[in-house]
Amino acid sequence: MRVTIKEIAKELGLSHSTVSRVLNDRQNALVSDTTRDRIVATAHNMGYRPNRIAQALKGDHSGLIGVFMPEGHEYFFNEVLFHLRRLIERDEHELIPFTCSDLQVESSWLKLLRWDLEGILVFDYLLFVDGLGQALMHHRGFVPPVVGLFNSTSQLDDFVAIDFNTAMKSLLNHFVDGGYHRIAYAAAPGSFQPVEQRFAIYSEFVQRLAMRPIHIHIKGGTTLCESARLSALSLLSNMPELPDAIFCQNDEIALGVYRALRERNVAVPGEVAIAGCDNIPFMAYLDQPLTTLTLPVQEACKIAWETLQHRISSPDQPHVKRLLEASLTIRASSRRTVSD
Amino acid sequence: MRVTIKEIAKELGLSHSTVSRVLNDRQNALVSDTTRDRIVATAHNMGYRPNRIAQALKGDHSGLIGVFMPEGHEYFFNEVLFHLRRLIERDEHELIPFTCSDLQVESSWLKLLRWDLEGILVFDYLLFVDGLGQALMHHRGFVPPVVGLFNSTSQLDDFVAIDFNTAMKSLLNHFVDGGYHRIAYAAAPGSFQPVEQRFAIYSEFVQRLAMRPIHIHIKGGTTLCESARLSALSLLSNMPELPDAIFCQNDEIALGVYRALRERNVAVPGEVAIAGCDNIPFMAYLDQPLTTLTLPVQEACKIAWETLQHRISSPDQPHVKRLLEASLTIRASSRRTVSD
DNA sequence: TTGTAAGCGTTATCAT
DNA sequence: ATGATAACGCTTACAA
Repeated sequence: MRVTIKEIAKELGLSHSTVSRVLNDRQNALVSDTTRDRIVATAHNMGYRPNRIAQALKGDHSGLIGVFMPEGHEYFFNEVLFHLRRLIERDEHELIPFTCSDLQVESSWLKLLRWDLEGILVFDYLLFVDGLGQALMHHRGFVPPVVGLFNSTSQLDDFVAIDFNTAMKSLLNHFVDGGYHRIAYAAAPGSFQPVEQRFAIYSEFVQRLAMRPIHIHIKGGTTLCESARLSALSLLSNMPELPDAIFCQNDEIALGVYRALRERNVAVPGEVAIAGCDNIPFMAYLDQPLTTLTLPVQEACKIAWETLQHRISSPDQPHVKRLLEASLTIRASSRRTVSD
Repeated sequence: MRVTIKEIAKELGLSHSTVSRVLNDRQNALVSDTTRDRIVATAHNMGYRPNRIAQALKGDHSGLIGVFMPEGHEYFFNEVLFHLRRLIERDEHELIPFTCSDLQVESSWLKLLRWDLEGILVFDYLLFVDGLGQALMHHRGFVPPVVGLFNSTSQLDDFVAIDFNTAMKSLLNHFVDGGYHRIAYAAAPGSFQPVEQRFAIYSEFVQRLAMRPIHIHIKGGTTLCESARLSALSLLSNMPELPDAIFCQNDEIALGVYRALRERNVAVPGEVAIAGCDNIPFMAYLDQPLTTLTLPVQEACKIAWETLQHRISSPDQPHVKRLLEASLTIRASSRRTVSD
């Protein structure tokens, strides 16, 4: 069925350990050039391919890195996955993604732990909302090194996350400078909490300037965009006085809100300014390109992987809790001066 | 380090095969209730988790399904991956995605073949462009069952693909009915070939109506959107007479083209109508929501997985070459009557 | 009802 | 320079 080193050995009247030695090509392999050539040739002829599973089982170094992430097709996750994969494969490891729905975080986590992973990268910003994260890490039995990604309040020992402080304040000031004073915060219901940095900054800012906080809860709908659109439409129907600027917790929400406003002929940014977060590529292509907070995704991935590698090779180093700054990307959707 | 059945066995003074029997819970497992309970309890206490790698190595049934797909973060792929994963996990298998860049298809394919996969699903529509596909399948050594996805000219024995015939003709007629007569086809350079069904239909249609074919080659740029935008901008500068309708081979291209037109104050659909393909969710949220060809993605995934399962369990069944019809989703970007 | 032993495909440590 | 053997963790006949 599958060509193994044993078959190659039998074919040549050698032992399978000799074959293994040659094929792994350790430079100190003491094999005569003739046998080496014979082995390489027959391996090629027979279509030999080393069995990754057996290699991983064998031992100390499976070469497998798990990535634990929310299921769903939001663009951001896949962008991150893309970068992580490049980095990890460059270093001769393999990335295996494991997804989990909101409802089955624990069973998905256990599924992941069944693999012989050398290390795990976790998108924990969704997982910690309900305190599940701690539980995850405290399972009995061995858990390989874990590095968190994109949760600045992570309870993991090691994480790389984003500091929105500067960018978020810049954005709010940018709104105010543009003459916007009824600034709303749009997000999924679970996000209106002090642990959510962007929300905390917003709350404090609004309070300091004696503005009234406006919370837009995004819920219902099939996709996040559609949720946002529907929530915004209902807002437009029911709210006596509209906000004149809306910060949306991510670009998908911003897109839905944008669409709702356009459907009701509300000018963007003329009547209402919009900003999103994540800077997913599509958003620059709208009629009014979207102002957004840009995350140093690539750098975050790089540091997370480096951190994980260190933790794997030397488990007792001090914890790494790294924050990278987001930056403000201003586009037309929030510029007062741009004609609509 | 890692808790194994042997340790559980030692702990209880049993043999590891008894432990295995209990933990696998074969219904015909003949074990006394007392030992069973003891084993289950200690397994839980010790934090035992079966080793997926060892299970897969053991034998006949690894439970692993590979998905071979182009790297990059285009939305469509991840939507497909999402559906496939749901289906495959529902049937107690695990999906492992393998990505490949355009330049390293072969080495990526070999990497995939090193895993003990029970079956493989291949996005082959990119791979066959340069005839590499055949080569891939003709490697020496064992290759598990393979089912192709989304390439109607696949050279694989089994595939599930999309028939654009009806939808594409409807779209072209829709353009003509709207009074558009200079219809362009925008795609990556490799796609202007007769094997590309949509292009073939376009070519024939244009010829039949004695219209002049207009080919817009999308190239350069970092992302597909940006390529499209730049290509369209250069077109706008250089072409004496613009097309009045543009079919784009996918929605990302359509978005870039849309943006370019808006930047140059070309009215959509007033002066130029646009349509895309794939119906990725974001496109319904533009100022002028995008007309597009909608693929029955979910159904295609379902049938592909069923086909693969059949092929795995009974390798000698007749080939399955299944075509599913795309449909036309008309939105504002191509409606003549909509005010701009 | 439970234990023994072989085997999956590797790699690595010993002998020879 | 090469071969025999054990080990990774598991499943599964077969033996007791």
